[in-house]
Amino acid sequence: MHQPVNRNAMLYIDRPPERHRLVQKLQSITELTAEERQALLDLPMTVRSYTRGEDIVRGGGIPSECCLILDGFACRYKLLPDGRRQIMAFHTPGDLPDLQSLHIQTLDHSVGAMMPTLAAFIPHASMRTLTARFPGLMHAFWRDTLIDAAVFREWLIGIGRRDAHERIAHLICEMLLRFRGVELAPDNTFRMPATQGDIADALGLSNVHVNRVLQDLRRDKLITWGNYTVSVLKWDELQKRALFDATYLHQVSRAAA
Amino acid sequence: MHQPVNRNAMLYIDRPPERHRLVQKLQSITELTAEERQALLDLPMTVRSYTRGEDIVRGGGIPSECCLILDGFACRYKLLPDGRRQIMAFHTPGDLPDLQSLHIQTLDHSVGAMMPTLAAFIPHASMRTLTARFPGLMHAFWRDTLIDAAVFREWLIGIGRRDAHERIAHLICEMLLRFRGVELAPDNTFRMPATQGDIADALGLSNVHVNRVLQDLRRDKLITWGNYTVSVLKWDELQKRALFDATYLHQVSRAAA
DNA sequence: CGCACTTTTGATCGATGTCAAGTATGGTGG
DNA sequence: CCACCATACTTGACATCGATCAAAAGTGCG
Repeated sequence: MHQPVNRNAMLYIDRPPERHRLVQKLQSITELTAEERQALLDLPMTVRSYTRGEDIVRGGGIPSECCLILDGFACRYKLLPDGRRQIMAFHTPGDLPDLQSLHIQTLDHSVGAMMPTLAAFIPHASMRTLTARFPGLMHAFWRDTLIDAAVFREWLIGIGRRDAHERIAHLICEMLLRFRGVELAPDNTFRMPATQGDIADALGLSNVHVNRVLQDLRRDKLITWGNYTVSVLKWDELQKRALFDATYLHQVSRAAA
Repeated sequence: MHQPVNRNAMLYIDRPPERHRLVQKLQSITELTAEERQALLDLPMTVRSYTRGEDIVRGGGIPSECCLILDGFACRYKLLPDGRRQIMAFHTPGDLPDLQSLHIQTLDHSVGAMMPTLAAFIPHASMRTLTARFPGLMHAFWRDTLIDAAVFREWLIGIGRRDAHERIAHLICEMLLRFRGVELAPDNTFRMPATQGDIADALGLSNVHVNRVLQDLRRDKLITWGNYTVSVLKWDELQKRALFDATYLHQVSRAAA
């Protein structure tokens, strides 16, 4: 996350197959017409690949493109001057982590890859043309940024008023539902390519404490967590322990447990 | 904050004088044309007044109006089942705390008054007409929600990775700049109608600890805090202690200290 | 004047951080 | 295919920030 922004490894694919994830993601939070779906698939994009620790977008800059996660796993984070790191969001395929750059000049945080990740870049101009032509998509994007904010608020509650066990359980609940939204959580199992240190930086804890809490959750057979793969074994009890209420995700359809 | 939503005390004013605060607020984050300013002033709104502790908007509902703070002071908060409260934002005159309800059905948190507060309600339909007619205003509103999200992220960092002294100093820095944006902080002094318990719920601390930290800041002559009025005496040093960087507020013009 | 709320103070406790060492684990090059 | 290295995970001992509890002292308001 502290190395120079990706240099080589740049390949130009006009229509990467993972592109449909954007459609899928938007459909998980709103309704789309066939034309809108097609317009999304037709967006011009430049694709680059990143490895763990690389910055996909560097904070402080003035971006001229929006970034779309096609495959892999990314996070938004910010560093304090003395190196403390706060991860503010995890991003799964289909997410547009810096959509805000369309309307806010300087990016106030960075986006980093947490595993080998494929990211597409869409020129702001194309986004503006698209939203001008399809008001439905403009609303979809606006809605997406609003849900983004809702997730931040929920994290705020978590870090501010939940204890370590509740926080970690809550994060697992959230990730499970979000992965389900893009059909990446068959069998209540999903890839969670974050180290315990990453989780700690996301939840305002120390890596050591994250480790201990995870051991508790595993001992109680609520989850499995290993090899960057999480399985939720007892969804109801996990939700209860997390004080989890999915309203804030504002998903239009949510597969039942 | 736990009493029934305001019942009586409802007065219908077509053009309350405080209405210009909305223009002022939007101008602090974007440029407006004369027509856009006029259109904002012409918005139909119903005005109600609230006292400390009353809910202006109740979470869980499906609002059909947007709420605008005309005068006073409000906060957005959410309660955990066991009564723990997290305040997620403070709102000053000119703010639209539930603008998101335009695009997200159910409101996932509440808005409460922290002092006698005047709030105006603008029907969603009017907002939609307005934004359809003035794309510039649509962008202004979108931008506002994005800045909202940026502030949440900054709070996230604060609660997650700053210690109590940094958090409190940071909050004071933020409030000062935001009040300046609507010209409510002459002489680096502003009204902060929050009890120490409120501050604690906003920053993820206990009221006792907030008290002790405030005493430190006063002892060091960085601020004055009393009678719900805050004066910043040593802006530079306060910023330093808070590790404060105003970028995230995305204000277009920021009066110098 | 009294009540409700807030601020302040002191004493104690506990969740979580820090430090340090040891143990997997996976990738790389020889 | 193995040895090695870097990274991540695990464990234990100990430190500390901030929570909790309780009570006193202000403050404002009817």
